Amino acid sequence: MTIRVLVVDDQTMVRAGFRLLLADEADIDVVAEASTGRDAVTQAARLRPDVILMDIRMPEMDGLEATRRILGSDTTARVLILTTFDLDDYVFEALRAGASGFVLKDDPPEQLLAAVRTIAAGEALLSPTVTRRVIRRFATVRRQAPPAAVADLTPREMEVLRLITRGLSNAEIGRELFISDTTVKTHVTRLLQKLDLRDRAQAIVLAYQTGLFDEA
Amino acid sequence: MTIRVLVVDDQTMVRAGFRLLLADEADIDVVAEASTGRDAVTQAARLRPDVILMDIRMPEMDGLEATRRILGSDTTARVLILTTFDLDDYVFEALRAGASGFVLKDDPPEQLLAAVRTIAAGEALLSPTVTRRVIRRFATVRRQAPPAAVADLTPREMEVLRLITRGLSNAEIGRELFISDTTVKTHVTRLLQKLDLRDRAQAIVLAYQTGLFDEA
DNA sequence: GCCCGCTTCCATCCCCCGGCGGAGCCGCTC
DNA sequence: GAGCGGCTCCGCCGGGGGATGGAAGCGGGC
Repeated sequence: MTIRVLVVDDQTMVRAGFRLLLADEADIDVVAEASTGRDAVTQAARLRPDVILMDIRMPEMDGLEATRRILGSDTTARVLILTTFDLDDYVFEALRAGASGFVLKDDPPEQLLAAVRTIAAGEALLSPTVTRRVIRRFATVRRQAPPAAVADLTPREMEVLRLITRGLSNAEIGRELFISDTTVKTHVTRLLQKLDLRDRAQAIVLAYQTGLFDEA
Repeated sequence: MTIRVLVVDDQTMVRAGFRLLLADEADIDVVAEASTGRDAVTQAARLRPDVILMDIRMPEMDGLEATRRILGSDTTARVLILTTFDLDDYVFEALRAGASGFVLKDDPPEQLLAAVRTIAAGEALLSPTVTRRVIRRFATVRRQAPPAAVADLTPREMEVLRLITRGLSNAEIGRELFISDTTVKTHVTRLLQKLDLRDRAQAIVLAYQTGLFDEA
């Protein structure tokens, strides 16, 4: 079982370099190259590779858009982003697009080989500097401000708050919890004054900004 | 320059194992061990290690809480979570706590060594299975459904929507944009019908679930 | 020039939301 | 048993939100 790889980069020399690097590996086979995002999409559909080494900055269609299209279609391919830049925008857009890995071109070659094998196995791998960015995103963006008052909401009030953050009206919440809408209003009123908020809209904002119901 | 390591695990055998594994490495020095989270916090303050290998499940205080306390204090230490379980809750809580890495106990030993050196260098590293979880979090939780209709909101409507997602009332939005509140209502009405939503609450939910205004 | 879309404003209407006061029930603790 | 806190329900009221219809200026495109 060899890993079938498609190399996508607009620079001929870069493609040649990758091909050389991967040529020595018995379990890896470069089946084709593409020089634009558009080309990558068609090649991916035709050859159905296991792993796609994808550059980001390319003419015609960039690597992010190509990744979205490829992964949006019927495929088992996994995309490994391979770029010179580790800018935030690229990283997070790539992950949102569904890429399985993100390696920088100046990472050591072994790193690239390991990444190809890792994502071919269905796992995922990020370059250390990229990993740091991703973690910082979790550590900062998400824990804005744990609103202490949330702690002394009763279980019922928490439940109501959760449904509010789904966009439900009081009547809908009542049907959901098998209680009357007037009761829901009671809970809402109390919950708002406990959290010192004006209306349900602010409650939704608070919940999302502090990641109250992230898990669900 | 040796990397000074603190090993934290409630099982004696596990600690001994790590000590043995790290003993062979010239650039790594295990300076102490701790068997509880509470112990870890005091040892970290006293010895000021570079890297802390932290188990999660421990008596007295778990590794996540210990991590929070250590990183919350005045320290340059970096925490590498090392556990048997890669449950979602653990992973995301650990990253939020500020851990620099997450390695599983059944990962190959080289992985652990690489992780220690990587995070000592200020970078970050996650086990491939953990990386996959994190990425999926980005790929799914964040891009639930790009609401196509958002594209044909006018600039003004986008602006109003942005302020709605801050929890502002129509009157407040009007003051913010120097227009009357009746005009705001017009924009709101149109924006809601374009997005096929009932009220501003649902608009806020949509915006956050699709990450409309992530960046700001 | 004409039309269309965006933006602004107005009046009117209805309904949901949220505040306020009051009530009964349950289960817990003292 | 008395008391308390949580959950349930009711009525009343005011205000904000959202729908509808109408109007006007302004810009760009045909």
